[in-house]
Amino acid sequence: MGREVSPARRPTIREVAKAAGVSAATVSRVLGGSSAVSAESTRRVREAAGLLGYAPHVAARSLASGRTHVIGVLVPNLANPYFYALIKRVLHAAHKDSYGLIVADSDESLADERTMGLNLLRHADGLILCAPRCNVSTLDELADEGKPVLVLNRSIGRVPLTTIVADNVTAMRELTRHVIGLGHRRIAYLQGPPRSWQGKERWRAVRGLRTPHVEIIPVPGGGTMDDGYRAVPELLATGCTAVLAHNDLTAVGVIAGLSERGLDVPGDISVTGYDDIPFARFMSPPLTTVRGPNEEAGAAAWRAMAALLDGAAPGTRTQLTAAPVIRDSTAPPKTVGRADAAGMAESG
Amino acid sequence: MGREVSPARRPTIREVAKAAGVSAATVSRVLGGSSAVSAESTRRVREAAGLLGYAPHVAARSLASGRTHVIGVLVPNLANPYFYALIKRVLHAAHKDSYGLIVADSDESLADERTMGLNLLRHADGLILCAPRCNVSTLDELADEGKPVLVLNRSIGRVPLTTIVADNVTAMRELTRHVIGLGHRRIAYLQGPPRSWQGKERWRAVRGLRTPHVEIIPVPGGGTMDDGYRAVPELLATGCTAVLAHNDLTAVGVIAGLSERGLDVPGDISVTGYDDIPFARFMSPPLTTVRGPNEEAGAAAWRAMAALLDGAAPGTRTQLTAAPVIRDSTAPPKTVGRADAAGMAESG
DNA sequence: GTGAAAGCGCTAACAG
DNA sequence: CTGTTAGCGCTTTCAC
Repeated sequence: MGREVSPARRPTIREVAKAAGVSAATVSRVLGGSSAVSAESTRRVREAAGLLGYAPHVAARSLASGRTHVIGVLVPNLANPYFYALIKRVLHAAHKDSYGLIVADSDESLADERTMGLNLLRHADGLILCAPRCNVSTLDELADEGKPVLVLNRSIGRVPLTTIVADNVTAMRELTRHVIGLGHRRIAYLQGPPRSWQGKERWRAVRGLRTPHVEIIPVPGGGTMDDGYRAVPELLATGCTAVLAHNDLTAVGVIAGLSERGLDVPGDISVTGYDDIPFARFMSPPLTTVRGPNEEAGAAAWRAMAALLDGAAPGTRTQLTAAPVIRDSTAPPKTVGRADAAGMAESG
Repeated sequence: MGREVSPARRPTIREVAKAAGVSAATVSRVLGGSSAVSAESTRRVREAAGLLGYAPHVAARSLASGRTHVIGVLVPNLANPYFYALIKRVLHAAHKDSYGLIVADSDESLADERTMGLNLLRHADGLILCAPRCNVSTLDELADEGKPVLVLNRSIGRVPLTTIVADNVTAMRELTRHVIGLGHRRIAYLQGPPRSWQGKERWRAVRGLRTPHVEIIPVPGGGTMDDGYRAVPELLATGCTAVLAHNDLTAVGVIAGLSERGLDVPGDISVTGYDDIPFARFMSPPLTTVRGPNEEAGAAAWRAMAALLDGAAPGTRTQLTAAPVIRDSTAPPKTVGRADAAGMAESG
């Protein structure tokens, strides 16, 4: 009803050409936006294409042109809202430039990261790697495919790879100082996934922060809520009054485990996260965490990819800044005088 | 180091053929797994391909074969962990059958749903629509493209579309009965996104549950945490002692808003969600919700898609069941005697 | 069981 | 500014 009869076969560029009274090449030029075509031809091609409901065959187009107009994005774990937040902007930016994005989830597997990366590269004109866990050799194996590769959220030493990273060391330090400023003297640090570069960075930041009379105890963790939840006994065993979790997800797990044991956050123990996932501000207590420049990073990533696609030299490094967001999951420890703690909290 | 020099150009099937001493057609047959090829030829082709690091050119392959070996998946909102959970299984199943999945997020926009669906269909051999918001005419416009289209989590009346849905009406009723059983007599129902079919279904389930002395008041809501948070004043205005939120995300928002006002959940007000996102069991209080058969639905979806791809007739309808998960966000209302409430809660 | 040949639908020189 | 001519790399009849 009112709907056109669907053609058994989709119209080809040649049919459009015939209908418009021009050659296939001209149709291609009009639709591809390339070189100059007379206004009249353009109009007729547009009209004919519209009438026939023509849409270019993507496979044919990429076979002929050598470009797919698609970019691959690989993330370690889409279940983490953080990664979604990170790529959301890229998605929109790419769409605006009429590029498609295909996103894949390596599920924290090193092997899959390689395989999926390689595979994405076969479908796409370029690849954006979010916080890749793989080692450098895999990274340049990917780069050696001859297509633009861009790394988000991890900086690479020697390889001339384009990278975009937030300065997490500074942010993590500020967060730690906030906790120390509240008066905590015995702090547990719940580590991230074993292979996470971000995890190493954050731990480096915390560890480097030598402060008299403050002890920071590392505890093996992971990247998921479950990892945080399971780490609670060990965390408690440290006798800490605050725990710095690798990210928001693990912080959530920690808080859940603590609550289950009747411990109050931040009354009994303070907990911090990292990432500021949407959930962080809605949980109870709202989570003290670090907000990264996700939007800017996404925008920068697309800009860099567009440049690379345009033939720009790789190796650009963009550095952005992140900052703590203090909410209600952190407070002075029970044993410390309020006045003192409050005073220290305000400083810095 | 130890890494092979990357070839400027990727090897073609003809080069593999030459190296193996066979024709391109034979290579194609071996790699495509089709028809019978002698063991010897097979071995030599495999070897040559391995040596040259050959990988088929996907665009050329789909141009020639007419198939892309890719399936499109469209979800209304990837920021909702529920959708990720729903498609995760599909992702794995597809991968196992060496199909690629490209997932797109329509961001709750009807227009984008159409455009993106159409676009996915141009890149893929089939399309899986998760809880599409679009109207039926768009749905069959998509189906009319001549490729398999499958709808997850929404059942369609007249169109002979393959669908897979969970019986949410029953689950929602059970959840509501649980709340009523606890003794609540004035219950607010926080509605879902305007165009959500699931939302309509759930509300239908609740509304149809006529119970003497129980009043259920609908309040406009949405699908995000923010939507839930913003609805709190209106929810409170109803004077309810329990709120049934459209989904977990909105429930989280409601609980956050309630806490901010010093109200305790479930002490002052009980709150339920829907979906059982991973977060639900880790929040405080752990959320009473409904767990859908996500895994089964995902598996069924892939099975159905594989059948469709194989030429099976569309129109299959698969129905699965969902069930409430009672946690700690629901309790008897303050004004009701505990014994009575407990008694009712156990019944049904 | 295997090869030769003919395109799939499009883009990109190259002439005009 | 526009048409003609070649393929892009692969699959797929069709003979042998």
